[in-house]
Amino acid sequence: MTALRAIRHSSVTVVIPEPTALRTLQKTADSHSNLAEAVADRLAERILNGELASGTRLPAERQLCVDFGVSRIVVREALKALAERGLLEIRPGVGSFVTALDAAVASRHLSQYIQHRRIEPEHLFEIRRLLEPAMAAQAARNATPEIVQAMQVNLKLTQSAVERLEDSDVQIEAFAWADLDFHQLVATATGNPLYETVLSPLLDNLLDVRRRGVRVVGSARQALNDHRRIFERIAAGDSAGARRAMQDHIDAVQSWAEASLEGATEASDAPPQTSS
Amino acid sequence: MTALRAIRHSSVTVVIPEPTALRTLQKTADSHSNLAEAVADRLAERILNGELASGTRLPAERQLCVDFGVSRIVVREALKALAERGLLEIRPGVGSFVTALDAAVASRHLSQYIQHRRIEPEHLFEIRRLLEPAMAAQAARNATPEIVQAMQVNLKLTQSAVERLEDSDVQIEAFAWADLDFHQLVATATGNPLYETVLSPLLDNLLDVRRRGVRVVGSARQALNDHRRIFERIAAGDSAGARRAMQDHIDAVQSWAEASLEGATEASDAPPQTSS
DNA sequence: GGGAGCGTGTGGTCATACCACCCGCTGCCG
DNA sequence: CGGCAGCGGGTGGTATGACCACACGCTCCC
Repeated sequence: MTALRAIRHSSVTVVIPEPTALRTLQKTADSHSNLAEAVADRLAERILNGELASGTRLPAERQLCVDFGVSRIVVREALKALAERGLLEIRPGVGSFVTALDAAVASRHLSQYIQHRRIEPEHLFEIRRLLEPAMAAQAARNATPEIVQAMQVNLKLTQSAVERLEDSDVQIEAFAWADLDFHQLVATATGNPLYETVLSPLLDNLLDVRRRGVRVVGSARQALNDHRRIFERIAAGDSAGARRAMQDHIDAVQSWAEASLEGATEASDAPPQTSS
Repeated sequence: MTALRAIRHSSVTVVIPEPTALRTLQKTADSHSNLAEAVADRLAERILNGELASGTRLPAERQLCVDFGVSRIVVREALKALAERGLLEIRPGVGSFVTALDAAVASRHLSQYIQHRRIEPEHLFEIRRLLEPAMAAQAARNATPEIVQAMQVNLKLTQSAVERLEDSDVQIEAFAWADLDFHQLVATATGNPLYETVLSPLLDNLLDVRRRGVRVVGSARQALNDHRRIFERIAAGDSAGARRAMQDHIDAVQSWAEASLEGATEASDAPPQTSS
């Protein structure tokens, strides 16, 4: 019964002071129709304004119940909603932890939406052709040493994946991810975080394309070379050169993608099945 | 197969045949750790592949329980998750209804993310200047009569809002929305659905800017004129002209935005908190 | 000293009950 | 005869209390 047992633990834990007045507040100030949403918003606010830093562990569900003065159902739905938003991660048997917001998670829904709409590859490349060369050009102007280093690391990873492509499908996967990562890094290098944000949902829909491209056309090595050329121009601060290099790369990728699609014209009944 | 009990009811309702084997399936085929997610995925799949059309009403929660062979908790969490994804709308006391996927809802999380990151207006306009003129140019090439008509309607709405701006804040709101809608329509007019998708989360973060712009700088009438000019070029199929018109418009908007920001230097209540 | 085992805490699930609300039906009343 | 008040069943929203499976730390035995 000594509930006040000191909360040891290495991981950061927090106290959520709450005078149980939530149920009352809802009627007065809050505009939400249901409690769960209200609780979720309360927590979201504290997470977003930094009060609950990333990595922090939330109180247990049963504790949050008494903190907010609501039932566990409500708390669970609130946590679930926040997890869905990418604000926290729920680890069964352990607890709920605040996660760092990142563009990839935030754009998950949008990615799914794009995927569902079954965008024509042509449309995808059209917008990439508009965005990415411009991004590369700006990256050449603004890239920081840290980003340059990150890109070097990425190129090394890509290379090792390319060299062992025949070993297993795992390497194909590694290559596809590293490939997309490179483009994401270029976006980051621009210094304008919105580029990252905008590009992310688009790239998410390219994983399949890359996988097929590698398998059917064997374009991995060529892609690595393209990336290297882009990287060099960016690292050298050659804006125009970076733009051109990226343009050429995207043209090449598109032609590979088209080739790989032609090579796989059958299997239209159930090709995807990309459950992870 | 006896579960095929016909469901009456006037409103569109569906039967969810399910041999209660979900709990078993989870152990075998499904990779999900929790039932709610499994149920959500089952439903999401049926919604996304069109089996459950938009507007359809799902069986009651208590019915879904027996359909899936799980408790109401699980069903509720699944529905809640789907609602969060924008796949359905839960109306208390009535039921859950499948909603049409739309880019705006799908990009909600991304919009929130952008908002939280407190993007510099400069960054926002940088990417708009890259995207929107190109979009306008393509819209001039691809606009369908329907879109042209929709844009005309939009311009009328904008005009009526502009003429009554002094009447109330409601009109300011109406103008701001119509303004953003116009830009969205240009994206739609390109014929490439990805433009809409990409632009949507960006525009969401412009509402405040527009509101301030109208109040502080009184730029509404000028914006309307700009929009008219852009519309004319698009309707005339003048690609280069549309691009130029949009370019000018965005330049103007940016200068208004900067002016309105200078005029409102109060903003000391919420310190930046920009993590990078 | 190290590994097996136990105990406690956590999220995951269940069953049941009650509430507030929406809506269609019914029947009273004008 | 027509309109509207009232009732009742259905629906989602919430509360409770009870288990379960699992993770983790601690202890105890080898």
